[in-house]
Amino acid sequence: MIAVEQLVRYVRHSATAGGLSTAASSALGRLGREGPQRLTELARAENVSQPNMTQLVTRLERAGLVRRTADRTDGRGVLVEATDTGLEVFRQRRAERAHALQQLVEELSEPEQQAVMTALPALARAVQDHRSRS
Amino acid sequence: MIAVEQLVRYVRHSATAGGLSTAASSALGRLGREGPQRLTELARAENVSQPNMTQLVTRLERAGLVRRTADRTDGRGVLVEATDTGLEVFRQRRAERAHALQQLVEELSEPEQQAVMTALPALARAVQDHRSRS
DNA sequence: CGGGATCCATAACCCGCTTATGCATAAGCT
DNA sequence: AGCTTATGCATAAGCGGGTTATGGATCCCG
Repeated sequence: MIAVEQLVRYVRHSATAGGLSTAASSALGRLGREGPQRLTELARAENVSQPNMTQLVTRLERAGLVRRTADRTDGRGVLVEATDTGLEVFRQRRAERAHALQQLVEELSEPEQQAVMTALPALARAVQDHRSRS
Repeated sequence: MIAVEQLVRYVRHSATAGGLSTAASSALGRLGREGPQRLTELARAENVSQPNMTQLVTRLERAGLVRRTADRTDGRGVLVEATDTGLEVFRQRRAERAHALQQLVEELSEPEQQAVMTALPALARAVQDHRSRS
């Protein structure tokens, strides 16, 4: 199980390198897939606290990847929206990440590769289920 | 590949919960397996900067999990050693972590479980190789 | 209209990580 | 011995990710 620790740190590290952290990338990806969202909604979806999301959005905004707009229907609300640059950067980052992971996987034997292809999505699904239940 | 992001964040989160971060747990584990080590050596082994390791050790020391001792053979050196408490906490943490992962895995189908058992160690090995080559 | 609920921002804090410095000891060369 | 260089560690400053506690707006509803 020590293996997991190393894996996590490796992925995190290689993710940070590209200029977009895992948290930022994840949030940006969601905005890309699902369109503009309320800040609180985003925080809940990404499973982080609201203040944390406020900070993350502030950083992303400073970097020009995201935009805050007022919610016409609710004076309190803030809609967060990915900019074109943001989406572009996200796509690029995702490609880089996929490439890094592919390089890693290529060093494995054929059956091991097969196992990874099965295991990762399965684990991701389990995480998803686990979270929605708690 | 978005799956990986979620997985990483999930593991990191559940790891932090137990009071021992991944970095701390990893370092403590190494000290347990390999005995007292030089601070710089530890930093290299854990693949982080020396100042980072200094800080990490300071925190672990404050928590009573680790001890700094002078290196008799080198006046500059500092040996870092896990305390009994440290080892105990580490073992406990590892058990908890294993349990959490097991719970996750139990929700998968039999072949998926098999795939995870193959994939994780393989990936960890690939990370190891990758790192030692660069 | 008034009071509770909701949305967001701010403040203050910890951990993980970095680079840039500085200080002390070690080692090597003359 | 003495001077220089290399090594080992600590400190400082700064960023990102994360938290709880708090406060100000706005909404909604009785």
